[in-house]
Amino acid sequence: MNDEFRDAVYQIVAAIPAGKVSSYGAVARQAGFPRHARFVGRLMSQLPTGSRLPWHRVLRGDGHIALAGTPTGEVQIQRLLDENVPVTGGRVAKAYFVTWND
DNA sequence: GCCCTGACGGGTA
DNA sequence: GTACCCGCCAGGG
Repeated sequence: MNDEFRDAVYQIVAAIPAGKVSSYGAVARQAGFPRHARFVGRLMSQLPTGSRLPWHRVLRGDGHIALAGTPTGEVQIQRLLDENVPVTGGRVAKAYFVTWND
């Protein structure tokens, strides 16, 4: 895959404001590569632990935490709660999703 | 090039 | 709400 896509995804994710969340599919779409949600997930999984990217603001399309049940997922939830994003039952309300101005 | 895998997503029962 | 199923596309063995 192009480095362009990777770079685009990083920018989109970095553009998600604190207190808001988005989905892998939405990020891929915004990056100009629809149906590459899985690839976005792959990029996240390959991100170094100390990355400055707010990857924790990226969830599944239905608002469910992708890695719920795993250590990384717990960290993600904790970070979201820290940003005043309610995580109930391992999921976030659709109302907290960023509203992209297409 | 084939086959399996996956931090996905939408549809159906 | 839960459980399945199927389409999607790139990576890695």
